[in-house]
Order: sequence, then structure tokens, then C-alpha cells
Amino acid sequence: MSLILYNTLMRRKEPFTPADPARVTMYVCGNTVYSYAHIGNARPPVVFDVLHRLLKARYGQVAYARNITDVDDKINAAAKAQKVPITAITDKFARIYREDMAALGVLPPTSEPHATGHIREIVAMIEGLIASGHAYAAEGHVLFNVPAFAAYGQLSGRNRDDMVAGARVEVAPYKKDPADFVLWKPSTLDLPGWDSPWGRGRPGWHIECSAMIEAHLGQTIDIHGGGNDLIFPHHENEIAQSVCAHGGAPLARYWMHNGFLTMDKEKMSKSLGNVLLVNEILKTAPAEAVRWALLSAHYRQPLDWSDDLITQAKRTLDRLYLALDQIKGLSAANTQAPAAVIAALDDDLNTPIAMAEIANVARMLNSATTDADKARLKGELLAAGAMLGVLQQDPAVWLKGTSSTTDVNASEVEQLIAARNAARKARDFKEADRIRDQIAALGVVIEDRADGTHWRKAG
RNA sequence: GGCCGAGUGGUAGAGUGGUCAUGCAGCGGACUGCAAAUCCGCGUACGUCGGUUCGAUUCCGGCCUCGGCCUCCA
Repeated sequence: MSLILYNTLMRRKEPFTPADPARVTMYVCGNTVYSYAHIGNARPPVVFDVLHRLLKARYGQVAYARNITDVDDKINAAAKAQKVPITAITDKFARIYREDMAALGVLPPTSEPHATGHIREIVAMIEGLIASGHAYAAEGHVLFNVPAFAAYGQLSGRNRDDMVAGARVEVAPYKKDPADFVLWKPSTLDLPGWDSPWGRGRPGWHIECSAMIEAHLGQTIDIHGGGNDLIFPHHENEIAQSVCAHGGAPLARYWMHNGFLTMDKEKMSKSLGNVLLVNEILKTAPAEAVRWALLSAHYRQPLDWSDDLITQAKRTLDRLYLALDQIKGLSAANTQAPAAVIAALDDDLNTPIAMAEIANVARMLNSATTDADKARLKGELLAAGAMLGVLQQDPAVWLKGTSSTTDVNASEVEQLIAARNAARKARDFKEADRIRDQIAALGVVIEDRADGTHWRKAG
């Protein structure tokens, strides 16, 4: 079986073959760190984390870069408003971003380049573009001259005339062509800036990714990912810059774009204000349920976020962890994830089917009668979970929940269980049921299993 | 206006030219002192109008509705 990925550039699924199987390269556009990440911002890191895991399983080491944009006008505005240096903003929110992603089970990328750490590379790339006639300096700016790149528009499927006709922004007077975009812009003294051949200034939005991809991964990478809204203009412009800077070498062989998270069917975005912050959600819901919810729809489809979605995810995970909890004493066989799960992920990361297959394994595990079968299925369940980045915690921790809202007093619960069992032994079922109601009132569900009474937090 | 994408059962959400998604919720059965959990079973789903076909939710065309990009945006 081979990995198949939908390539935005070709508008179809294609078998994935790395240029160099010994070093698969992937770049994903990360966050601009001017405030908290919202749950929509978390979709690409989580989705591409699954791809990261799949590629690692198949090829071993993967060179995976996910950038942090730490120079941007929104950051400048935030710093100005709060009267603090830029780095106070970017350091803080970069740290929170990393913490949020770690909580969601996202493995660290192999590198996390910062724009401000690559000013030299950015300037060098711009100089090259000017030298080759693809860019020009004007009034302290440097602009990429779109007509100088004939293939412009290939990724987004639009031609220059469309864009000029649809342009809703005023065309700056120093532009040679309305579609030209900024590579470098001047900074006044109150703004962050770096010395350059064109005066003190700062990079434009797109050039950082081109420069950092070259610095960390090379001229042509295997996979470039990001959200749907980056196709145009961000990725289109990255292509223009990199291809022209590299004598025509393609920037990425496979382009992947995730669909949006919506709220009431409308795109979640900071400009609309309909955002739920990852940081806030994690205070009220288990991180793993949030991750499960994010993966519950295929990555290219829209996903409508709601409380109910998390509740359903949590219940589903309860069931899976319950299956593991039943056999916690039995060590798992050292097996690979079931072929059906791998096959689902190999088909353009079909996580919903992978989840259905995981449910299948859980059902078989619950029905298994021999220890050998149980150990094998437990191993399969854990290995499948590892592919999705779930099911790796101690079932007891998940079920008794120390992480989320209502914390349960374990000793109180256990005392009540002991009292109930005493009543049951005396066949005083009325009293036993009364105590169970009391336990339920604490938000705890109990189960009388063959090996004694177990409890967990109610869903 | 240009370019994309989507409309599936109570709900989330895959998929397919002709018996199966799957989870959650619901109902029935087994099990249990009763529950819970688990297992087994159940529910006449595919926006609309045409076309192709022996047969379409699936292919083609029209229409309706919704969303995204074209401006910062994951």
C-alpha cells in the first residue's frame, strides 16, 4: 500500500513518493504570535501531526519545519497598545502556542524557525530576486514583479487579469504592476527594523517562509501544508519568490491544505471575532477529546465546532479507554497498527475511517476471550491510537479525570463504594442503591465487575 | 463578478453504480440483586429537477441553498 495525498497543485490525489526517502521534508505554516491561538489555528498542527507520525512510521526521520511568525504589523500594534517591546508579545505567545500544541498531543516539529532569526537569509533572497530581474526597489520598498513570473497563479488557479479585476485594495503608486507584492518595507524608528541595502526596514509577509524553507529544508521540499486561506495569496507568492530565486526549481512537490473550522457554519477567524481560544477550551475539556474532535472530520472538509462535538468525542474516548481499562493487567503485544487503520490514513489521511477501524478493534477486544487475543488486540488498539496521537495515557487517569473541570475526591468515592459493598453483602439493596445515588451525585459512575467495583467520572 | 468547495439517517461524519460505514444519542434482548459496562439486534439517510444505466445517494447536466478565497487570516 502506498501513501496517497491530495495535491492542491494538481487538484487530485496522487501517490506520494519523497524525492529522497532518507530525508522526507515538510513545511507547515504556523502561527503569527500576537495573541492566543484559537481552535481553528490548531487544526493544521494537529492534522499535519498525523501526517508527521505517518511519515515517520514509514520513512523514519522526517525533516519537519513549522514556523513562528514573529514580525508582523499586528504584533507591532499589540506591542504599541500594551506599551511593551515586540519580543514581550512574541515570546509570550510563542510559549503559549507551544504549550497548547503540546497539550493537544502534537509532536514537536524538527525545527521551529522564527522570521526574526532569518533576516539575513531574507535579505539575501531579495537581493537575488532583484539581480535576476524578478523584483525591484521603489520608495524604500522592494516589490516582487508578478509579470516577471509567467507561471504565477498556478496553485490558486487564477490568472492575473482576474486578480486585478477583483482587487479590492488600492494599488500603491510605486507598484509597476497592480499584482506586485511587497518583499521588504521600510520601518519608521518606532517600528522594529533591520538595516538593509534599501534602508532600515522589515520583511513582507510571504518572503519569510521562502527564506526559512530554503535555510532549513532546501530549495525543493516534499510537502508544504497550511490552511485553505493561505493558497492565495500567501502560498502563491511563496512559489513565485522561491521558484524565481532558485532558477526555476519547484518549491514543493505536494501542496496540502486543510479546510476550515466553522462556528455555526461560518469560518472561525479573529477578524470575525467568532473565536474559541485553545487555551480556554483546554480549561473545560480534556485535551485528548479536543484532538479527537479535530480529527473526527476529514482534514479537507469543513468542521463545525460545537460543545456537542467535544461531548461526543469524550464519550467515544471513554469507551475506548474503558476497553483498555478492563485489561490493564495484561501487557499489550508488540504489534503494528492494524492494516485497515494504516490503509485509511494512507488514503489522504482519512481519519474518520481510521477512527471507525479503531472502534472495530475495541469491539473485538471487548469480545475477546483468550489472553493471547486480548494482548494482541490491546497492542493493535494502542498502536492505532499512537498513529492518531491518542489513547496513550493511563486509562485510569483518563477515566478518573484529574485534568478537567470537576475534580473528584477519590477517597470519598472509595469510602462510599466500600459502604455500598457492605450493604450489598448484607443484601440490603435499598441501602446499596441509596449510596449509589449518592455517588452519582458526585458525578461518578460505578461498575461492579468480576474483580470488584470500579468507578470513573460521568461523561 | 472570477475561482474553489459543500449539501448524507436524531446528531457527528465516511463512503459507494446493485447486501455493511463508524461513533454518540435512542429502542429491544442477553448479562446484572438492580444498575453500569459489554455483547447481540433494530431504525425504509443520501438538497432538487432531468439525463445516462437493467439499476444512481454514487456518473453527467440544470436549478436551489450554504460556505471559502479574491484584503490580514490556519
